[in-house]
Amino acid sequence: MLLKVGDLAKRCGLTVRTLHHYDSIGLLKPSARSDSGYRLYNRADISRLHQIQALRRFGLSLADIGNILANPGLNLATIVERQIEALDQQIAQSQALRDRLSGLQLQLMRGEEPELADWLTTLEMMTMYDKYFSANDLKRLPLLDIDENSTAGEWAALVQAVHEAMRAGIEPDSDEAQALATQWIGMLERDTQGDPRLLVKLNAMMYGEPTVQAKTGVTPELVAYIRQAFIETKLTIYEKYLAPDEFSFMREHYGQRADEWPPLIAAIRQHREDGTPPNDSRMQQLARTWLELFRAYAGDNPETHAKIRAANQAEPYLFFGTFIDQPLLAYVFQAMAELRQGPLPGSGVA
Amino acid sequence: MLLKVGDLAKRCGLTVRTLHHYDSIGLLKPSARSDSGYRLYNRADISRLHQIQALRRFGLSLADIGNILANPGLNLATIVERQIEALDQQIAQSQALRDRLSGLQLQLMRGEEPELADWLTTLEMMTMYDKYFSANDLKRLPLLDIDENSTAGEWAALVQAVHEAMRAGIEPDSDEAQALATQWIGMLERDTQGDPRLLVKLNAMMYGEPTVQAKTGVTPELVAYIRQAFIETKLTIYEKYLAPDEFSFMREHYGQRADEWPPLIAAIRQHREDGTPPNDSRMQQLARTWLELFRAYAGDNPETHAKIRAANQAEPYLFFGTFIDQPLLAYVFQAMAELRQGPLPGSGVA
DNA sequence: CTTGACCCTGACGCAACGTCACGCTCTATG
DNA sequence: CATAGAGCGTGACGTTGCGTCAGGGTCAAG
Repeated sequence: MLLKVGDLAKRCGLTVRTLHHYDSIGLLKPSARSDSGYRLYNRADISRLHQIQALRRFGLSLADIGNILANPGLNLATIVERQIEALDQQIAQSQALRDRLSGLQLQLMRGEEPELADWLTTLEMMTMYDKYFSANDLKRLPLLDIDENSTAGEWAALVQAVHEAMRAGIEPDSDEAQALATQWIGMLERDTQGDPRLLVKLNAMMYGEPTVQAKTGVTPELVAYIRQAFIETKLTIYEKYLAPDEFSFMREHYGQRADEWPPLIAAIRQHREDGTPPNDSRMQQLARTWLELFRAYAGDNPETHAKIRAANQAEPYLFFGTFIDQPLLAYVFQAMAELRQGPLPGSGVA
Repeated sequence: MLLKVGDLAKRCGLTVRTLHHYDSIGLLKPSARSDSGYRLYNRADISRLHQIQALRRFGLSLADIGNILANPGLNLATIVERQIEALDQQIAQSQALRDRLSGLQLQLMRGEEPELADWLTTLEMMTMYDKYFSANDLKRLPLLDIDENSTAGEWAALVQAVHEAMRAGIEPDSDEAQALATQWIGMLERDTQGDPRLLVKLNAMMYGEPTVQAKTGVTPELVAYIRQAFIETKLTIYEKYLAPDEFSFMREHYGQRADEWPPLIAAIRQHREDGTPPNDSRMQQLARTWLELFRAYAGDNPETHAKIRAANQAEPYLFFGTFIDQPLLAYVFQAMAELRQGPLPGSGVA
């Protein structure tokens, strides 16, 4: 009972081409050929083909099947187990993708189907955010909300306003600029839920992605402008507490190392949440950095430090936008207290 | 701000080759080239690449992405919906496969890890069964159980015994052969749960798959032998109720159209379950077929019919292995009663 | 001037076949 | 017996999304 390719194909529900393929890769070679070169399959061949089909149904590759049939010493249980693992992983992946998509779909249904171009921009931003933020972070960031007249809309309007102020030549130390800066910082603290780590990531993204700068309009110049204006709001307060020479030193240096503060505060917050003890060497190092940054704008005079401490205690606004809260401050002070065992002078913050 | 491929690749977490590929298929062509032929990407290019990455994350093919970016008139909601559908289907498939595999794994763990060769045979049989039986059928068929000393083992032993009887030249009308046949039919009725449809499918498989015949040892000759022996068990009984000439006619014709009964009974059972009314034209046709098959072995004499009816009522064994139960019989009688309005004679069965 | 890091194009490889194209073989029919 | 049509054979290219050489220019630093 010898079958030709077509017959075998029909019987097994395959195509002739498939059998040709199996032949060419050596998976199933017909045990005989007719005089005219026709492939002839006998019962053993058919049986092997059935086995191949059985294994295929388990999602095995032809190569794997070849190996299995080649050395019957292999353990089927292991094979099956591996297949299941692979499948599980694949299913999980697809499921995750599906979730993302239906999340998007939800947003699509809520909105009024804006232009595809807008959507692409949004998608682009979303992937960008994905690069910088964890899934956890993203849940807490309301910046990505599609809804126009919500957070995203607020920011767009504010960015717009700042740009206009800059174009109009309004100085950063003007009241108007300071008001914008205060609003900016307030929204920033609100939308990051006061978490300095999110702030750091946001800064990194803004710094690292010119595309984001272009899309949002938040250029480095704009950031510099806001920062300068915000610094002015603080300096105005400190001026009342310091002697003229002290204040002129501070004005000179206050903003200079300003971008080093957020990463520092973020790191400290992380340690606090992780339960790192204040006398841990890493925390000690961070405390030293803190003091260094402090003295960079406060100078080395303990008397000046005392005045600054007084200001900080009298004026709660001075902590506004610093992402520093009382628990964090207390934690840092503990670390500094440990430090003080050493040769370093006291903290100037409070 | 123009980037070279390597720079862009790094910034976007892709490989240079990927960008080359996108270029070659026209998905992302750098807007400029340096004098030496280096690809130079500007902000617009980078933005487009970001969009591409965003869409890729949704599992779209590069071709699809090209289309979407080409005509912004397309509806994103539709795209997303289609993607979700495709994903759902894929997940369902993988899940089904996973279920099959873990079912197999269960069996593997229960058994004592037999030879791979045995496993391949079993797998082969399983796929074969899959071709003929629905998932629902398979749940009801215990024949596939791997466990050696269960159903499958019983059958193997019985097949073995029948083969030996045949080799030993034992006649089908001998007591020994009849005993084997009775056991055979009993197991058949048990393992198909008395469902004639399963019996029909089983017959089709045995008839259509020489491979199954080879693996199980259930050859057409063996089936014929069993059938003949089983017929003898019935004839022995009928003999007591019939005149010699009636009986010799019956002996002549009783088995001749025996294989037409199971499909008929299966069809009737299906109709009964579907709620087809007995006077439905299809049921009428089946009733006519029934009568035709009956008269094929009973002859046309109403007196003989009456004797057969008497025998059927007196000897319950005559229904053994027929896959006919009382509800089915009653249903057929209803159909025949409708028929009798016409020119045909009455049923002979009861 | 050389060296190493980048860049270019071109081409093959993978997985599992689908889909021609061209030519030979077999079988049934006129 | 000739012929038509179905079936068979062997290439060979296409698909998807790149990875991986190979062979050869370009550029900035030492």
